[in-house]
This record gives sequence, C-alpha cells and structure tokens, in this order.
Amino acid sequence: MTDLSQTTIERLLRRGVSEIISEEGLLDLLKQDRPLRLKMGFDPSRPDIHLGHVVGLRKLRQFQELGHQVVLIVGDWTAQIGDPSGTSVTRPMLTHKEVQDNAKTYMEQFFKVVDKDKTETVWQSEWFSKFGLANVIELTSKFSVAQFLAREDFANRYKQGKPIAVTEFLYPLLQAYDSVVTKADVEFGGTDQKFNLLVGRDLQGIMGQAPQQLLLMPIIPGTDGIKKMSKSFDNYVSLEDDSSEMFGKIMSIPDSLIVTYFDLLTDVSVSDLALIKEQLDTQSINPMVIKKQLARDIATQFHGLDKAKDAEDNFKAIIQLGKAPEDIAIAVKLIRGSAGEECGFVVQRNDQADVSIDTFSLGDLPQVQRRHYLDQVQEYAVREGLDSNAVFLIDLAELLTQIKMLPSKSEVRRLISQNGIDLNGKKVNEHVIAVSAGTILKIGKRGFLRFTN
RNA sequence: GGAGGGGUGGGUGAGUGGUUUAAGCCACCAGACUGUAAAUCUGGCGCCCGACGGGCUUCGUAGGUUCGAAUCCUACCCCCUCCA
Repeated sequence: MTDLSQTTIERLLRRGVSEIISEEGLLDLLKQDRPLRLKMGFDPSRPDIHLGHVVGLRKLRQFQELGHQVVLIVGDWTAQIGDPSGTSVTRPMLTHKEVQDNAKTYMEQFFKVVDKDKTETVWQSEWFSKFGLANVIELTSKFSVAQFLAREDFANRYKQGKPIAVTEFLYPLLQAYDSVVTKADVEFGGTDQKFNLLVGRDLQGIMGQAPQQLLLMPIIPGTDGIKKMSKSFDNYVSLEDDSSEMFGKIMSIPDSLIVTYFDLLTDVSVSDLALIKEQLDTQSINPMVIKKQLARDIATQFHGLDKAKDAEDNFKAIIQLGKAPEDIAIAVKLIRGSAGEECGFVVQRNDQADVSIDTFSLGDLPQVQRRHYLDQVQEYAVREGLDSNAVFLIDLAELLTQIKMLPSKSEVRRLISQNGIDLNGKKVNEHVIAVSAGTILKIGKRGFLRFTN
C-alpha cells in the first residue's frame, strides 16, 4: 500500500467516483500507510444486489487490493425500522429469521466482488440491542431539526407538504452511530446517501473521533437508460441472474449507456475506453458489437468465461436468429385419451413435478367444427408424413394458461391474433392446433415449448 | 382535539349522472423494420365464450337514490395536510 503513484490515485479516486468529502482528508489517510477501515452498510430487508451496487463494491475491492480493510455492517436494526425514505409504504417488520436469511443471501453476492479475507462483518444489533432510551435521547440531542431540514430531499418534501416520518430522522442517526462504533475511516455509499454519511462524519467529530471521509459513488441508470437502477423499477441486472439473463439484459440497454457501463462496471483501461467512445461517436462500428463485448465482460465477472460465452451463443441463436434454444425447459408429453380422439398431455418442466392435464375433446363438438379439426389433423399428418394417429389436437388457451406461461386465455388469444405464436416456424392462427412429437412451439419472443411422446 | 384534502386499471393521472372498459403518459406485450431484447413505426394491453361476433365484471369497502352512477346520498376502512 505504499505505492501511491499518480495513476493509482487517478484510478482510485476518479474513476467511478462522483464525490469525495474531503479529498484532502482521504489523501492524508492514504498516506498514513496503515490499513484503513472502510465502512459499508447494507439493509438486509432487500437481499438482492444488482449492478448498481457493484459500482461501489468494485471500489471497495480496489481499496482492498491496496491493503485496506472493509467493515461490512449488517443493518439488522435499521432494517427492522424499515427505511421509510421516499413516499414508499412502510414495510412490514421483518422477523429475525428473515433478516438472517436475507443477510446470508446478500453476503453471498457481496463476496462475489469484495474480498472476504479482508472484510470484517459486524451486526448492528451487537451494539443497538443494548441501546436504551437514554442513549437515543443523547444521540438525538446532538442534532437539530434545522440540520435535517437542510437536507435537500427533506427540504423539498417539507415545502411541498409531503410527509416526513420521524423515523426518517432517526435513520441517519443510527447509521451515523455505526460509524462511531466501528471507528470508520472512510464510508462508502451512493450519492443518494450523502446526507446520511455526512451525519456519520459529524457525529464522529462530536464524539471526539476523527471524522470519516466519504466516498460517494454515482448511481447508474438501469437497463431502461432513464431511471436509476432499482428493483422497484424493474430495470436492474441482479447478481443472481444466470449468465444468459445477465447477458441479455445488458444487450437491452440503450446504446447511449454503453460507455457508462464500461466505465463503471469493467476494468477496461482508460485508453480502451476512449477508443470505444471514439468508435461509437464516429459510428465506425456497430454498437451491437461493442455491447456484446460489454455483456461478455460483465457476465464473465460473475459467471466465468465459459458460461459467458455460452450465454453469448445463446443470445445469437435465440434472439438474433430466432432459433429455439437447445434445452427447452418445458416439455409437453402428448397422450391419447381413452376415447381415442381426445387428447391430454403431461407437462414436464425442469426441476418440477409433472402435471397431467386433460385439454381437448372432439366429443361434443358440432359436426362442422369436428370436421374442421379432423381436417387439420389430416393435413398435418400428410404434410409431415406422419400417421394421423401420431397427430394430436391441443387447445393452446388451455395449455398455456395451465402451465402459467401466460396469465389468461384472453392473453393467449391476443398473442395468436398478433401472430405471436409460432409452430415449427409457422404462425398459428387459431387456438386449437394439430401437433406431434417433436413439434416446437414459440410463444412470443422468448417462450419455447417442446412436444414429446 | 379542530379544519381540510384524498383513495380510479401495473404506475402516474383525467373524468364529478348517460356517447365510460374509463382520456393522456409511463411500463408491459406482439408485429414490422433494423444494427440488438437499442432506436423508430404499427397494433395491443380486465375476464370468459363453438369467437370477424357475444357475454360478464371494474373506479377503497358495504349499502342506497335513479330508467341509468367512477360520478349523487349514507355508513365504514385507509392515507395525507394544516391548526392546536
């Protein structure tokens, strides 16, 4: 950790950092040549980590590589209050077990990026469970309402007559106290956490500690390219996503986001970054190519190179060429009903119990209808060179809703009328169709189903 | 304790007795096109049906007035603001 060359500083304190408070203070700390205590807290009421969080985690990792120590605080206490920020509804209280489970899930993901060996994990309850009312009063007495109202979003909400819950004042205080207990040197957080982190800095000062320095990370836009990445906007890439999903989601970001993602989420060098930017600006390269590189890079970070490559192949096949994937997760086994002309089927899904369903019977149909369907079967048999015994009639509305691929029969009809369903590459235009073993059904852009016997 | 504002489809938000399955926007889905699951354009977006047509349900909850209600009345539930 002795090497503090200009390039190191540049990488550490510029890239992927939106603000440092104070930069001087932080530089001084770095020069002290001792492992710094880097505080990072999380709220175990939301166990999922997405790429938005990864920006900060990568930064932690970089500090670790210089020998510094991460102090991960499990906010099991504040989680119980539930962060009431925004106008979001008060969350239900979590049970102890839920908090435990969430924390576990969170940490599994956290250590995909951050070095576990250089991390000390502490639980808020270690100190707050002994915290009494007297402590609370003492803590609250150190700050004034005016101080809190100075915070931009509080001020705005106050002006607009929007509610501010009392606990919202308490929340930063508890978080600040964490800094005191853990003797944090630097606290990491998104820019939206600025106020909270500042309170920690102040409190440390008031309590006679050296105030922590703050490293604020930019909030990255989600896959929609507009709103910040967040689970509630459903524009996030979760670390739990499998490689194909991750790859695909990144391919769906608007082109305008490519450089930002490269910058914040990969290790491509500054010069390469400049090159990418140049290529995009001058349109000398298809953005898709670069986006694939991005998707591969990120997928590799979390799933390894092999899986990332598979994901890419998968993407090419399914999305770009519209082919059916190799392993279709849902198989529908065709079975003949007792009356011979009826058809039932068994749905077999990966990792799930088989479900047997009766679907369609010609039995009590009027003659015309009956004729029509039998003709379909005949036609299909001839076309595919099959015996008509091998051809089955399937009611798609029934099938797709039963297996919950689509939410309602109306939805199925809608898709059919919009040419959204393919049978072996041909558009389906009624909901009762003839199929045989081996038939592949494509539902919408990404749903696939395979018939077997 | 007092005064007031409000609860509408996934989100926002119009509509204050009939032409309302309820505007617009966002999100979402499909199609076309492309450079991709980007962008753009077109269409769709409560549920059900032997289905180019038909039926049933929906505006916090429960009742009521009316030929007719998201719109009026009553009760209840919930949210918010201001004053104290």
